[in-house]
Amino acid sequence: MARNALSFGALSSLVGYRLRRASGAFALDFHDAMKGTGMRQVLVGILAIVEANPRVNQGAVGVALGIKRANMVSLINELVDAGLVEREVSADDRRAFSLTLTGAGETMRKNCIARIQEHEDRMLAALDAEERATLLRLLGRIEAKA
Amino acid sequence: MARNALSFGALSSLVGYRLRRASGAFALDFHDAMKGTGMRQVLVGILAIVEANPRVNQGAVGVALGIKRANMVSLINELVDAGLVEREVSADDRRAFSLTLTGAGETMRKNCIARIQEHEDRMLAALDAEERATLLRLLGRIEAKA
DNA sequence: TATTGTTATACTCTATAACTATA
DNA sequence: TATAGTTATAGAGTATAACAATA
Repeated sequence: MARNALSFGALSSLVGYRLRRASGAFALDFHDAMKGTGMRQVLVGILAIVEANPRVNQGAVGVALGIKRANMVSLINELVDAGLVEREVSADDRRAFSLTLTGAGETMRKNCIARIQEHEDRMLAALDAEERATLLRLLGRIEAKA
Repeated sequence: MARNALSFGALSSLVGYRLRRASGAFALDFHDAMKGTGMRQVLVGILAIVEANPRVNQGAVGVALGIKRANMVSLINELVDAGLVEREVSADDRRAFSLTLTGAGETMRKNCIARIQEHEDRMLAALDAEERATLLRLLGRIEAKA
């Protein structure tokens, strides 16, 4: 009956398992942090990429974030319908769309990033600045592998 | 057109984002590593917990792994149907089930853990032993928060 | 021919609410 | 009345295949 804490067996020494749990915990708190904005992790990711790369192609954003082309469509539709992103036919390639943040999009992005900073501080409260930097660096090296 | 690598903007310094990507990369390679076994991350997690806690209650496994009761049902059904887990009415509480690995379940668990060790070595190739330990420790402290 | 975006679709994971049988 | 497990269902997230317009 779970009166005592259970042993995690082989799981406790697996980085992949801890990664999964930590990522899940972050996702949950992220969801709370976005309450009222209508934004989700993926959408904020897109806003961040578009802000940092004005006139970026829709497909390129998907590649950068690991989102399949087919799934980008409705995501971009959401952002355009919300007035956060402007979608124009690309000058060089009439098949493609170039994306840029609107004023409202940039306001939303800044608002979300501020909320996310608080969220990260909350989640990483047990880690000092050096440990956070180490974690970021180690995670970055994993991602580079994939 | 993504000719050049894009800037990740505010994303690059967010632990949550890196966590999400790293966790996704692990999940993908994990999936490959399990090819042919019929196992998934959650199922191996359950096998590990049940092995480490014989006669453990179904609900307790869910709590430990962060799986909702409603979602445990079909997962345990899968494992019972595959002959990997034995489900008995608990002696102390006839509402509850106690779970134990079968011989086949223990064989499967060992097989999976061996594959997972290779998978972790693959994913963490860029990190030495000390860095892996650091990563595990830092991730553990995040999880404790949630 | 190949590529960009699109549509349709399907499968997994996760979440909630209402039910049953025991306690 | 509370709890363990169950059922049904709904929402994200992610995957593939086939299509139109353009390169």
